[in-house]
Amino acid sequence: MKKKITLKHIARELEVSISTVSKALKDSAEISKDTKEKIQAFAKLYNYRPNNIALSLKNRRTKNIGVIIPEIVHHFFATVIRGIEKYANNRGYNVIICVSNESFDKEVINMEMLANGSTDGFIMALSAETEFKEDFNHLREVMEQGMPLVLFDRVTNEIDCDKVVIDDREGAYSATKKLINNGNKRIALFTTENFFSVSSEREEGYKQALLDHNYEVSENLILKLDYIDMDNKPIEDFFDREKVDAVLCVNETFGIRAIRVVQEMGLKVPEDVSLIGFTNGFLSKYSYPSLTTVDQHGGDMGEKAAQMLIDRLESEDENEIYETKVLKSTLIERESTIN
Amino acid sequence: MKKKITLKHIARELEVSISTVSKALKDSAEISKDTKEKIQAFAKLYNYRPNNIALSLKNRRTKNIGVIIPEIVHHFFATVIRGIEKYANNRGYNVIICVSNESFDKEVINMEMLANGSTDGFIMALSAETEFKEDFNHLREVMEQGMPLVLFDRVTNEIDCDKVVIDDREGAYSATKKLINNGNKRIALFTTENFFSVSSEREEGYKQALLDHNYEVSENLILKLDYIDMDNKPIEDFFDREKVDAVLCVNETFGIRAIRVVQEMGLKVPEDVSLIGFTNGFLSKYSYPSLTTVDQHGGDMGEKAAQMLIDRLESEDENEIYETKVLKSTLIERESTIN
DNA sequence: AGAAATCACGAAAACGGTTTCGTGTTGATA
DNA sequence: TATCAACACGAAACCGTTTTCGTGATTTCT
Repeated sequence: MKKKITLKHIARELEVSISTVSKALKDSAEISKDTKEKIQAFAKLYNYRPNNIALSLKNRRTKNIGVIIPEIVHHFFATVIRGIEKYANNRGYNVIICVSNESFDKEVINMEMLANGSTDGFIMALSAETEFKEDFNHLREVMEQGMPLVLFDRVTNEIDCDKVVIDDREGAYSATKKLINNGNKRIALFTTENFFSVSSEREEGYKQALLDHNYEVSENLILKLDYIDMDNKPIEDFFDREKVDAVLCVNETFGIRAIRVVQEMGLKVPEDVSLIGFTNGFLSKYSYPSLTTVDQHGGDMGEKAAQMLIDRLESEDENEIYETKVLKSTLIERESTIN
Repeated sequence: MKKKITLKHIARELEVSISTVSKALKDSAEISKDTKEKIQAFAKLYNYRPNNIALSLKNRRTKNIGVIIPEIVHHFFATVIRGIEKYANNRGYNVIICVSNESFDKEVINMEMLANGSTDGFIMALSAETEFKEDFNHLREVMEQGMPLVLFDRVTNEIDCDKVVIDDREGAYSATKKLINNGNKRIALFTTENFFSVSSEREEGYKQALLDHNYEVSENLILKLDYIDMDNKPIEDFFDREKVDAVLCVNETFGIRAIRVVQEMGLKVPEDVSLIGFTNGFLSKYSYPSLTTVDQHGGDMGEKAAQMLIDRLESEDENEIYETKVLKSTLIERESTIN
């Protein structure tokens, strides 16, 4: 087994000091041309690479960024990670990912774990439980320790830090408006419990669009679905109970499930019922009919979050002014709405 | 800004030596009860946590495991990661994820980056380009440095290391057999280029099943699709050219796209054409009709890979005997095949 | 009382780098 | 020829831990 070579090995072998080796490899002017060439050649031959851990300890920066997301088997979060990865790698950072699995405790544990030296900063979306409990002390702690934090998508006003979100309200507003313009009369909303910041924003947008177009806002048309339970019964009951000709869904799966229920009731999409979802994932794209959806631009969001974090990490002065970047969502029109 | 507290701080504050603090916090018998209590109380008060980087340097182990996957916006790989995460976290390891984006160069760069101290070992699935080029020197290098490597799904015989795969051949065999038993006569295969280890395995299984049941194997019934290009034209052309009553697809998207094309041709699934895919993802589950599919058990695969890696990391003796764990795939019957 | 054992703690090395500062040797200058 | 830069390199501190070993003080034993 070929152990990794260190400065010490090179120094011993070439009978110079460790400092000389270190300087030679950095092409320091302090070292003579001959010595430098000798050392560099040797290092190259043995494929010397500095040990990241030692560098981290010395420099007090890891060049790692910690990402904590609620779930990874999820199109939107996966695209965000891809965006983060892409941007961070370009700027020489590694990405350490932890999954909170929507659990407050796991979020806290992961955060503490990473905060003890493993990363220079955090990018995260809050877990469902954290949004529900509204307990953000772990976020405050890392910020007090001087570790920058960027929240995305699932954010909170309680914490003053950089944030990246899409215009959830506006996205829901335009989607609803689209349905209205298409002539739909009774437009329902399928959403989750309100403790999700994004859901309540989207609900606001939906309601506002209705109001602005003199539609009545009825709580009867708002169906709150469990975000875990996959049973379609509540959806079927809803369609039995309420006669609607359009539904805005706050995510992709609700949209797909709604399509399915509508079809099973013998109704046609979009002729009888139009549907719009959120998250432009594979499901929306490949479903039959394909689902009109509000694209959240996860990749851009990830890139932007990474940029904000790294900029802050690398800026000299501590800027106490935090920014919230709002990305514009895009309505992707497909077959579940009338063109 | 509250900087992280170190042993040195505690030592200075309590006017003892760093060694005493360290020992006290480990409840060493060397230190008197009084001193220990004092130090422990102080550490608790200031929420002392040892610096992971320093520990890594000292112990020469990071408790990180590096995962390199070709793509993260991908149901199967995401489930594998979830499995790895779950298992690794339980055993006190962090997971560092890098995405090769199907590129050989990025795979190499990521690997070198992580190998210089960031991780104790690797779990990876080969990028498409790596499988195509058949250049595995980067894998050999990390192994020579004593870093354990576990390959999953996209593996190679060229490298002697632990592996986790599903019985791709067997999975394709049973799926094909299922179609045969259902009475289908002309069974096509939609696959990718052969350099993907999994695709060629699945092709073998498909052919073997046909042969074993006295079906003719015809290359005309095997359609090789590009794994990037999303254009359905080749599929349409195929159905125009060949009359088939069943298709086995080596992944989920091929399956979904095939359903779509079949439907657009005015044919019925599964009455006119039966379809089976691979990867039990959301698409299969939510498509209409839902897709019968071979479940690859990504989560189990991830857990198993993590277990193999960590076991090796923590075992005393260097065991030179490597294991290939073959997980059993499961056929999930849905609406795209006749029950 | 003197020797031995025990106790409680500190000094120092080590992990693998970077960096500041000191120093011996050389060559140029007055 | 004496003085002084410039040069080329090494020693040592430092990042935050752990751990071995040494040591002064107290206790125990003879």
